[in-house]
Amino acid sequence: MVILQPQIEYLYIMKVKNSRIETLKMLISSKELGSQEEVLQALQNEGFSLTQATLSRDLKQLKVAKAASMNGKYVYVLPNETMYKRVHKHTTARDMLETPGFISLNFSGNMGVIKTRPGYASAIAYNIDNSHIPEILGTIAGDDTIFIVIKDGTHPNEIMESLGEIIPTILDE
Amino acid sequence: MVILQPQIEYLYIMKVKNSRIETLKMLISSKELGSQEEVLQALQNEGFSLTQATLSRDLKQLKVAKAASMNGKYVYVLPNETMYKRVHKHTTARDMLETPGFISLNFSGNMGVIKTRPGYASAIAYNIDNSHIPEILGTIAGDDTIFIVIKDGTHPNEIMESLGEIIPTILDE
DNA sequence: TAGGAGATTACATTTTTATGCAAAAACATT
DNA sequence: AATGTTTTTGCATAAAAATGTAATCTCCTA
Repeated sequence: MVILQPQIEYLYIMKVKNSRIETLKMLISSKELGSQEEVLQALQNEGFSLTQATLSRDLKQLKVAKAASMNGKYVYVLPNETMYKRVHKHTTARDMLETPGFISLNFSGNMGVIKTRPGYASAIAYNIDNSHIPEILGTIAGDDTIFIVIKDGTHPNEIMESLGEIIPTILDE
Repeated sequence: MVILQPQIEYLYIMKVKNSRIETLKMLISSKELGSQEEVLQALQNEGFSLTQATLSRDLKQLKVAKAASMNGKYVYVLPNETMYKRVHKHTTARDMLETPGFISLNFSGNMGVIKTRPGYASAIAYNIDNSHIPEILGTIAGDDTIFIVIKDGTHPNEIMESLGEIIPTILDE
């Protein structure tokens, strides 16, 4: 009687793909590959047989990025720091869309500094002024920057909370 | 007789490119743009007029990368900050070798005040903003005066040195 | 102010990358 | 085994991105 071992075939195939992905990561992190054509070549040199289409999908799955390098060429890079930092930023960035123009808020001493997209400063400062937050003595807006003077002895957190009602995205950070 | 003012036109042109690059960074970090076509559209919505070819070169210069995102799309992402700052500082410092109009810089508490010749304040503040000195939270310029808010615990000397790359005349004194 | 060097850009085009679709393969279930 | 489901892939092609070239513009210098 013949006993079939489908799992083994499954593992084999999976291993082909897994190992291709692993090799791909290895190649990308160790060489400077500037196009999918080059990556494909490198993979084929390692004994894999695939087309550019499949490679493109592999790269998408791995979230590999293509970026310009210093020597004027392009290189594929693993989603190490680059990627994850971006991903993180994007969550905030996506939310940021809800409050157009707002970029950042920082405190130093008795002052707060809001950075905005160009041209948005006065609109946002206007909203802050009209909110009549008692801890805020006043604001001045340039084109993309707002200075806020806060009361002596006020903790930034209090201001943050109050401002959160005007600029919801502040609280996400 | 018509009097030409080439310098002003030059500054204008420069500003167009600089401001386009700045806007580009802003757009990329605040929105999820998945193709140059989309980025182009966003830039054009901001009032810039350019083609995909120019955008491609801008992106290359900025070392912006295109990476796959979690939702199965592609997004453009800025390079990591350290790398970016290095590149940026070099260009800025070189571009701004001569910064006319600067008069004085003084510190008080967490604030710095730059006096300039009439009309120069916003140009210098613009350069300061674009240098992305981390200790500077923000600036606001009037006509001949710039207010600078610096991070808590920062020594004026650190700021002086950083600013020296943007406004060399500071160090002469 | 004429001429040249260096930047910047658009146009046209090539090169590169992504994907719709169908086929094949791998499993799962009965 | 037979049949259905899910993955994976290649092919062909659409979509997107990069670039050679020439034109234009700014700035510099004699």
